[in-house]
Amino acid sequence: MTKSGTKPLALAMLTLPASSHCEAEWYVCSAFGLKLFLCFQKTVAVMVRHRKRKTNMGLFSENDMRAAVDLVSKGMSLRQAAAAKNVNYGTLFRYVKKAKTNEGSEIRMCPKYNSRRIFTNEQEVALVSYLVQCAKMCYGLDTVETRRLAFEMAQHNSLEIPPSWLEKKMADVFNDDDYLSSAVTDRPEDQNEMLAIDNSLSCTSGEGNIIISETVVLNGETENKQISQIPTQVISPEMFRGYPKAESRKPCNKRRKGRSCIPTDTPVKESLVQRAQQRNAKKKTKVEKKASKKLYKEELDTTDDEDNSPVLTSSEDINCLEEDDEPIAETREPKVGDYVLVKFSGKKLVFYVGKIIKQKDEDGDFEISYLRKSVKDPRKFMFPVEPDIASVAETDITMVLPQPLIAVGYEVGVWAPQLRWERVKSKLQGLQREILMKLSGAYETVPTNALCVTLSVWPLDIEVRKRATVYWLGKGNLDKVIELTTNGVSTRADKRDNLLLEWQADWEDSTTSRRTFQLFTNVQERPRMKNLQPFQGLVHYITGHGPYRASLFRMNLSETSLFCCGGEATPEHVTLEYIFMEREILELLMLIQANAIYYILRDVDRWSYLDEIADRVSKAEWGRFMDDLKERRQSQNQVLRQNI
DNA sequence: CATCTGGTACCAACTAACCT
DNA sequence: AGGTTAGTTGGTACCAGATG
Repeated sequence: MTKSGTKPLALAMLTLPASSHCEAEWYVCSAFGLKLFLCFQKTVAVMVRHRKRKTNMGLFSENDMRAAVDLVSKGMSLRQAAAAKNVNYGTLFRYVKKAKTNEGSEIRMCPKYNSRRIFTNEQEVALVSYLVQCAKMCYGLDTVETRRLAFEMAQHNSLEIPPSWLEKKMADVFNDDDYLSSAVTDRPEDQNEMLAIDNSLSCTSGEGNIIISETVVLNGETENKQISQIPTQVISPEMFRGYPKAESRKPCNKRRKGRSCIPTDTPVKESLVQRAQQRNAKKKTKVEKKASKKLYKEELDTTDDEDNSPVLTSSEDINCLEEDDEPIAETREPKVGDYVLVKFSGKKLVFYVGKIIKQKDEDGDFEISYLRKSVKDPRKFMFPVEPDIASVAETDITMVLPQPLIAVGYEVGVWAPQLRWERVKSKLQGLQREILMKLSGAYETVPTNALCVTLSVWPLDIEVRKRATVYWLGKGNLDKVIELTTNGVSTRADKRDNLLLEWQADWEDSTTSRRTFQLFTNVQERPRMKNLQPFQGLVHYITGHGPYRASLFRMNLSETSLFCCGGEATPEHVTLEYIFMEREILELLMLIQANAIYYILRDVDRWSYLDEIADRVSKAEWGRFMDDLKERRQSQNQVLRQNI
């Protein structure tokens, strides 16, 4: 089917070019494998587009040819007879020969191009009518569809068709450009008129029966075959195919009926009122939720990243609350105290984390206190300051989450002051150390403070004190704050700096992990170096505690501290010597040293170290050079004296 | 002998179907 | 889309015979 408004290309199935050279007009009609020469008395000005005959072939009248043959049979010469009847004498010769061969029988004396005609005139008219109608309905058929239609028409009318039609399931007749480009305007509009013309063109016999008299000559035998085209019932395309129709409309959106009706019946009215109430209740819940979210956001903006809300670190990997894929549901019945994932299927499927605070009621609804995802740390979920409580149907609970690990709760406010005692502090540090060791793959000999700095993790005792400080600041109890911090903190902004200073002081006072101290002198720097997330090897390198002989030797784990080349097997030495060639070492050394010096020169504290070293080296080297020079001169003088 | 006429063969053109 | 095939027609070359 073509788009509406396009013109079908193959509508003109009959092309009737006029010839005007004789009284009895002959027209050639070509359609569906048909080449018809039709004779009638009246000129019908039906022109085909772009069609220009090259010869007058086949345009002679049967009467003329028959008369000419008669003349020849009576003794006139071929050329004379041909000239007399205005036919080609070569053609005349063939018909004379044919007449002599089939003497006594009636033979055809006109071209027979319709030997393989498929459709009768009525069938063609029906076909054209259908095509024109389709075009008028703005569903004009394209060439391929027209060919399919012709095939279907032949099938439904049980017509004999070429095998190629059967193979391709379509007619194979639209190969002529002129034929295709002929338009509907080239045909008589009135189908009855056209049929009348067609019938008048045909050799008619009897009343309405179309007789095509044909003599077929096969292997010298003469066979007279009279094809009688009895006007049987034509199965037209609209009968087996129907006219094209627009697709049925898609069902419109689920708009509820009766929205604009005026209900007079009480039950209907009541049901509408009830529905409106439900709608309003839903709306209200939504608005409340939005307001709660807004409130929470405002609070987050005004507070530091550590507020006094309890923080839950989910052990599940739920980084994003908005999930397109529904998580796998757990079948366990949720109970009070469980953390659950609640599904909200609005325009977009959204999941919330909540804690069940009340067992389900008779409607099967749980009361849930929702948690919020931390803006600063997406791995954490918090209870908002104003509890976000709502009842949720059991079906909306997607899964029961495992109990979260409570890292630091608000209870720390009570016992945090005890962290001043070294014993309590070391217990906490020991706990943290185990975790950090497993995370980083560091050696057992690594001090905890080195690990904390290397991995940029606050020491747990300071972390706890920090949270407790936030808690008591929130409560406005400054005595507790002073008790928790060394220098005393009055605002939340001070808290972080103050505790960082404490960490820095501890770090400087510590006698262990001096190698790491050289690399990260200022602990305040380390949290800013977010891109530095070392693997195990670099942790070994930074801490100096690794599979290096120098390190192992100190722990009595190796017999020697020397590397295979004789030097001390320090991390620097081993790292550069181990796998690299000499050239690569030089390049790497240059790169590393250049980088290091670049930063040292810009460091207000450390440039003096380099200055001192460089000065000392320069002086020493100058002295050595002068000594060498003196020696060389002395030896030269000796040689000269010996020669003299 | 040149020219005309008749008959025939051959080729090009035409057409639609068929084939690739 | 373009080539091939089969059937047909138109034109012409060629040959043979007739004729002036």
